[in-house]
Amino acid sequence: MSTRGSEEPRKSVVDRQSKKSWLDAALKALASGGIDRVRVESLAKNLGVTKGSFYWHFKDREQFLDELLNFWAEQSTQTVIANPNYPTDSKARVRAVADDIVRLDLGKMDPHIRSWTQYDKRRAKVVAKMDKMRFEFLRDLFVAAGFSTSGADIRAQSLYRYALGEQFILVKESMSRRLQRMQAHVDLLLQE
Amino acid sequence: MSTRGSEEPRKSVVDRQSKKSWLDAALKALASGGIDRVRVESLAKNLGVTKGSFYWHFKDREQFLDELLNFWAEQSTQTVIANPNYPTDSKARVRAVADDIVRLDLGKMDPHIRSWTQYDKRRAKVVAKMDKMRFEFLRDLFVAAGFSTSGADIRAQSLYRYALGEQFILVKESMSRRLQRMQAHVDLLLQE
DNA sequence: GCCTTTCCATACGCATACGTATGGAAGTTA
DNA sequence: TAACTTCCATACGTATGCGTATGGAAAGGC
Repeated sequence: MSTRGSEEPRKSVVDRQSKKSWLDAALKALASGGIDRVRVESLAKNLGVTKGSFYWHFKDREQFLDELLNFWAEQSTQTVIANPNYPTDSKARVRAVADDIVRLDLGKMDPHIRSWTQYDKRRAKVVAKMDKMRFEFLRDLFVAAGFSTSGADIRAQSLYRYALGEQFILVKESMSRRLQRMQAHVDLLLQE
Repeated sequence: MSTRGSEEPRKSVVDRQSKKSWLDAALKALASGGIDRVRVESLAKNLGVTKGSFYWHFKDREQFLDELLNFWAEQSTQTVIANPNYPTDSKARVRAVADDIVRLDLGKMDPHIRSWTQYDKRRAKVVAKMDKMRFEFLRDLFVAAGFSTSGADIRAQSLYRYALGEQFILVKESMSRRLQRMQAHVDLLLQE
């Protein structure tokens, strides 16, 4: 057995880079066709290396997929929430966030993730945690916009489901139409 | 080559039954873990037969998956739309349909379907057609409820996305809570 | 009673993919 | 420079899964 040590902090920069490159490639493969396209030898081919590298960095495919899920969760969290300079006006903030959700194609691989993890209880927990974080972020926006706890709750749930559904609908539409529709939906949510 | 004849109408009832049994098994497999669980030999094992049966009924896996997608589309269409005895009051109809969407777990395998077909243009068209049909069904409900064309449009889009998102959120919740939340959402949509 | 059609089993070849064993290159440390 | 660590290539065994070739059972037509 090699001393992989996926737990203790690694010192080699090359190692961290290489591990991340595997995960990056896996995310791309996942986005391009679901979890069954995330194959060790296929990724190796894309990266221009062999399986030897993979099995040095990771124990096996299962553990790799675990790391992949966490990797996705981290990236998603950062992109969604850690976004700066939104408007200060609370209602304008809601609109700006809604706009970003559509424009940045956030969660464009959510269907793949969810199709994959739906019947895997352990992994579903990771996604559920993501759902919770995203929702709470949206809910706080509506609270800041002056809605009651329950009012903000339902509006955030509605917006989040809208955002999710937006990614899954396969009817082709222009970005401007999608943005326009999202804003119309936010109009509905913001009226009181 | 055998005279399969998947085009001309078959006379044998056994054949139709057997074909349907393969598709039924495939739908179950699809729901239980995505398209990559729909495997010829795996399905054969579940059905208690061998691949010999499969390759008599179907040309190959690709054609089978095409039939599977159409099979899913037909079933979904019937369950969603061909539902009788809804209330006559137009707003009550909206509520009843929204209730059914949550309660019947319609589209519980939508994530699998969409993860599968997202980057397959030909198959995506089938799903897009489904989206269109479902949407128009909902839109007509809002039109009947007295909303303008554009008002009904945005509300139907909102409700459909909500319904889609509802299936994909992995946060565990009771059915009563989900129903309650859906009704709250419909409240938002129906006010004007 | 034969012949054809329908339907499926068996057996095979082949490709893909996982995981392991082993060697070796390049750098690091002593 | 010798030993050691890091990282990856090569080669192998095994499992799974697709598709085909072929045989055969069961049932109905003639």
